[in-house]
Amino acid sequence: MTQETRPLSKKDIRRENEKLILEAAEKVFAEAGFGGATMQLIADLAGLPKANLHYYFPTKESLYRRVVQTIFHDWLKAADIFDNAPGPVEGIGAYIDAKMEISRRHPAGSKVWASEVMHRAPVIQDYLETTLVEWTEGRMAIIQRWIDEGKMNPVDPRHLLYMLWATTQHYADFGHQIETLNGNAPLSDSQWEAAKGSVKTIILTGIGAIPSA
Amino acid sequence: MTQETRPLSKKDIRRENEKLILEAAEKVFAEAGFGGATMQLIADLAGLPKANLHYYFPTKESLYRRVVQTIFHDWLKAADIFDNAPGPVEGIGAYIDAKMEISRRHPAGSKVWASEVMHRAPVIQDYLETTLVEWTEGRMAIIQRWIDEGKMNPVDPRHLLYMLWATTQHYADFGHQIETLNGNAPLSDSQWEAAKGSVKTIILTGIGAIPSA
DNA sequence: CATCATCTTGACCATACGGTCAGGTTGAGA
DNA sequence: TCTCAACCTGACCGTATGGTCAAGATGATG
Repeated sequence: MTQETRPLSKKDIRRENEKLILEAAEKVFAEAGFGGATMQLIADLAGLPKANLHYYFPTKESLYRRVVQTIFHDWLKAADIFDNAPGPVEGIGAYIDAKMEISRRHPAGSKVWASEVMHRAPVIQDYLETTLVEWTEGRMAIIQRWIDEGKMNPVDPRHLLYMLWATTQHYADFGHQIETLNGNAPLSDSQWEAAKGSVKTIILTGIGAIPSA
Repeated sequence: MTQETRPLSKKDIRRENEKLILEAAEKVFAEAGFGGATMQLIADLAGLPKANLHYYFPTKESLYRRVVQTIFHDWLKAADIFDNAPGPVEGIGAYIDAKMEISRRHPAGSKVWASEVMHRAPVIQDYLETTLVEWTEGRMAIIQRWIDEGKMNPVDPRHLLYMLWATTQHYADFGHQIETLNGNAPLSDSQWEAAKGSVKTIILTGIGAIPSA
């Protein structure tokens, strides 16, 4: 009945352990914030001795940095959909879907990101000033094009983007509040669908991309 | 040339010092989170010795609790406007204005609140389950009435409220990101007006309270 | 099989932090 | 003026935390 465990190669060990650590770290950083998180807690959750964490990540900050970078990467990737969409209904609709799905599947990541930005982005400020600025300008141009083509109302693209970020991430960052208001229960499948639908309907109607009911 | 300082009464001293401490604490908790904040930092910012903080607030947690309670109170108060409004344009419009103003004037408070909720509301969970639940149901009823009266589209009142919270608080909680995207400059008066206008236009249009442009 | 780089970990260390306390100062009240 | 409660604070303490290290275990390489 014993599980025959084949010895792992060194590469596999490294990959496996880094993954364990990063997953545990994301959760703990999300729950407790950078200051409240302890290496011991992360180690326990990862099922490794604390000293082993410091073998892979020399300092708490270096571990945190890796977590945040990963999240930032996913954050940007979620918007690929935006690019080749013919108009706002498809582009923004799909973007809302994608970001809502991230909020649902990876709430911890969203929280770490929110925390990082709230604390004035001590570790990813350089990314904000370069990558995020470029990214934002690119999407603003797309939205402006849709406006020029008469596919939506002339709203300020910048504030529309902020609204998209705010509304979608809210379901992760304030998930606890939402659960409490849902009778201390997590949203069901259909409730998530309703949430997505509400956000899409109000925003797409709000920018004149679909007719008002 | 010496400034003649009249001796303060004991009551004044207490009031004055508590105020100093609470203001400093709000800032430090907002910047660093509960775990990252230190009593020494708060003391320095308040201009008092650390031991004096412990005279007024026995523990770090008790100080934090007071900060969060104050914020929760303001949070609820912002929605009085909602109540006697004849319809969504006035009610929701004024609510957006009020919450945007809070985000502008008291970003630290908003951040502390966000942090508290993100960390599963360790100190105000009871308030969420009682006061906030009641409050939310009351506003949902008002929105539903407006819907029944044909003053707006039949959107889900719950998700509309979430959207209002998300969009307005975003300007405080993610203020740093917004500043970075604004060329590392805080929003000017006119930019704040533009932000308010965008949020109101999109949401009020989105719920069919005002016609699409 | 021998050698080596990589991985593992219990024990340890220095520091920083929340909190305490004793002794002193100062406004309030009689 | 005297007494007392409220206020103040430098010095101190126990603990928890991030980080180190040296000695051992384990897979890779030839």
